[in-house]
Amino acid sequence: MKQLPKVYNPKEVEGKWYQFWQDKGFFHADENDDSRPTYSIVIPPPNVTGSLHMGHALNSTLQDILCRWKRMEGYNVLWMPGTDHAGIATQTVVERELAKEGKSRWELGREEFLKKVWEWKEKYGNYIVEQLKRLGCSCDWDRIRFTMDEGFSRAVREVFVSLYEEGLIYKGEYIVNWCPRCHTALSDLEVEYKEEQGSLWYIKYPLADGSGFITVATTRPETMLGDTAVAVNPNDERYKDFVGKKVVLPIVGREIPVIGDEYVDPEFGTGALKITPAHDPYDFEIGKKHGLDLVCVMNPDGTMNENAGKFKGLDRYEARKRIVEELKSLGLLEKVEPYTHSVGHCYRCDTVIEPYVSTQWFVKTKPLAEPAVEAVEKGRTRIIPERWTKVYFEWMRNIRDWCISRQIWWGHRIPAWYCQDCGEISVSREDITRCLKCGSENIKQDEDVLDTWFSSALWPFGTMGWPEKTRLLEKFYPTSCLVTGFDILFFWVARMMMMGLKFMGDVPFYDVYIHALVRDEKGQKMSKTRGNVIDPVEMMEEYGTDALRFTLAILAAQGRDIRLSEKKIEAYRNFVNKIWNAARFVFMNLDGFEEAEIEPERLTLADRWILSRLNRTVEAAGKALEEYEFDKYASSIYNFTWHELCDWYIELAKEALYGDDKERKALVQNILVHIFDVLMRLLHPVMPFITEEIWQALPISREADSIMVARFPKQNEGWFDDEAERDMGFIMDVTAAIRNVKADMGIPLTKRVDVIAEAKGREKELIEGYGNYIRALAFTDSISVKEEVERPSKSAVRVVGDTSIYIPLGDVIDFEKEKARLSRELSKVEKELERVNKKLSNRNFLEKAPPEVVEKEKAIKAELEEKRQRLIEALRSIEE
RNA sequence: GGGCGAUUAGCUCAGGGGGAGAGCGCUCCCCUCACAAGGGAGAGGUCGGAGGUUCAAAUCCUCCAUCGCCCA
Repeated sequence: MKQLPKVYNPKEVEGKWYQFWQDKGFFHADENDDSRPTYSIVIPPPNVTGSLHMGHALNSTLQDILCRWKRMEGYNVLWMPGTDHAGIATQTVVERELAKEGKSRWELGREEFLKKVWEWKEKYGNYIVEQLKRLGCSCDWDRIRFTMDEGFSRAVREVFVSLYEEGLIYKGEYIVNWCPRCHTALSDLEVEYKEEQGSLWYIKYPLADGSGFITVATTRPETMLGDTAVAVNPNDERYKDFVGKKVVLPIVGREIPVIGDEYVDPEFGTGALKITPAHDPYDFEIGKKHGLDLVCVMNPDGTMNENAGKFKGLDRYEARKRIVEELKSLGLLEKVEPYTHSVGHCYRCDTVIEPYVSTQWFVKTKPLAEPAVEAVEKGRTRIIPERWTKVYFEWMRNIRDWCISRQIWWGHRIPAWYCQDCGEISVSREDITRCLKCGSENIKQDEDVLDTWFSSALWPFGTMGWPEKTRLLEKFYPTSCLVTGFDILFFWVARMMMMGLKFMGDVPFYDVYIHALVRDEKGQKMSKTRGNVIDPVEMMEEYGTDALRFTLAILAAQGRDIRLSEKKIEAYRNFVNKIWNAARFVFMNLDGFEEAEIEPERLTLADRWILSRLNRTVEAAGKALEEYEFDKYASSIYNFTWHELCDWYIELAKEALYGDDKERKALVQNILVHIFDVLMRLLHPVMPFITEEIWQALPISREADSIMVARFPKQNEGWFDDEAERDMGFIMDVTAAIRNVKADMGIPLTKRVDVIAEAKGREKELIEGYGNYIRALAFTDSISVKEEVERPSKSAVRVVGDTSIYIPLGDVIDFEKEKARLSRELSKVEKELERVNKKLSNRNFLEKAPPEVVEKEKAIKAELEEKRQRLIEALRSIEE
């Protein structure tokens, strides 16, 4: 019989089996196999710049659990892997590299720069893929995709052009979120608002006719240089007469009108608002409405431009300082108040966003959002946990047009060409050299690239070969499930919904499982700057991959963030070790093993009990997986393995395994092997490595070469055994009571003691019938059972159910301790009785509560009274 | 300002109308022939507060408090 080494060595085992699975092609989905139902997941493509962090580890573990589980259930599983080109993020990384050599992308030029980025991608882009393999992910690596690969780019083109042709993509001059550092426009989603302590400056604008001032309040005095109006609420009594007059813009000297607009909140500041259409989104709207000029005073890098006059070239914050100083010296600064407001920051580099007027490309989202809302309303796509549907609806119903052009180089270049001769914009699926209208060769392609999320939105079908009508699409689209974090619900999930419905005519996925964020043990987000990052690769190195995966799974309760600490991983590493040692025990006791059917009629109580418990575990674990309750799936297996199999059954099995009864021994061997067979299968989705290692060593006939393609366990109704569970429960309670006496009296557990039990009926039969269990588990000597016993002197007493357990201890007994123990128990019982009696004496309860509940309370009462009686007797005999 | 979530043992969290649970930590005992990364036994909670519904509330409803998140 193959024996297992004393210590489980994850490193050896993991590499070996992952290689085996890959060599056997088990990860590969077969698009030509029509014999099995399909199951598909597309991975949320990690950024090529990335290295595996705990969020990826969680996300990927959950997906792998689902995929491995479904594969074992007989599905044709496709887990589509890939990476995202991550425009801004990747470009930033490469620019930083260049900066180390003292170069900028502008010096290199577009083409050279892109070459560098591709080089970088080839060199480092696979890093995270290797880490996913290390984590055991069973992705179909033969099909790995990249959002900038050729086929995918074709999909992006196709989508862009058809949306343009339909009028759902348009170009226009609008105010957008601009990151002065990244030097690009951003979508509304890519701006993170943070509360910041700022100031509210009150500035006096003199009326042109010299009749006084209007005071405006602003948080951004530097933009005053671009003011083209002052607005007041037309219903505001204070300012009614000012509407139509002109004010002179301080410092600049330009005359601008005072306009009336309902939008102005009379309560805010002074009730008069400076209007800077080029630098504030609301002002932009007002400006459009009133036909105001746009005066842009800044450069794309956040410095002031020529319109700022003498402030030209200054950084926006320096300009702010200078302008405030100047206003002060002019006597036009009325006052400054501290003011907390929320300020937009770039989600990539945290620079303060500048609202900026520029010409950009947009997607008209309303027509796309409607079907996406409907699909969820009708349950075509289900979001789990359910509460996220509300968030999804909220956003989708208030969706705004999506700015998709980015002024960077790394990404899908916008397929639009401008004719220098006739001014036509040609948008084309193929690269063109001539204007589509006038045929001129004097054309230039748009410099901008698309938002990375524009391409990610196509991920579920773009990866499967769209726009070709592929076999893969036909079989695996819509995908079965998407597993992702709530942080990209809008960025990604919502947009995939829109694009999937638009271009595939169906939802991209049936289920969306939204998992938690992984935080540190104090509940803080993990970040490099905080220095609280737990590196998954380090953890795999230290504790093994299975331990890390199991930890993440058991902590993945729906609707709550995960607080991870190394200690928790260590604790579940111990569980992995426990499994290993339990398996070792089995292998050490398999001499002469012959595989045989387990015949129900030959089973003992313990056998029936453990098989029933195993079945309940199979049932609970399976049900949990169906409902994406990964924590319950993991914990049900944990509890069974540790606290039923190891704590009780294996201990009891020793009698048979070490004994002379060959038939009994053979049966127990078969039960243990069976349990391990089932348990390893059950555990495999979350602990792929150790389960394969143990399962392969089991001396059983198998239906598959690998546990990963073996059948997932189903509960067998025939093995459920309520009676066995009840009876075994009683034996376990008796055992615990005896152990408790020993612990209380300072007697080593293994020191044998005699037991005299006063019991009747079923309990008497059980003690008589299963004294051997008690002997083995509680280290007793003789056990005698009678209906009535004379209490032996100098003995401890415990009451279990209706049974009194006496343990004669001679002089070892500590009567004080014994008394204290019994009194404590008595008062507990009395408290309980009080509660039950109160209930049972309540007429309303007797009349209105369901009869079975009343019966149950009555039974509890009877039991408690019996126990109380026995405790009182025990106490009395001590006092004698 | 609108919305969502959380509040249960020292810590981390399950539970979700009818006898308060787990893991970790803590205390005591034990290197017993699978496992000290282990075994045995314990201590520890008026389930955030106040109302309400109900025969019955940790659980359902309302309000409040504190913390967190999303959106404006």
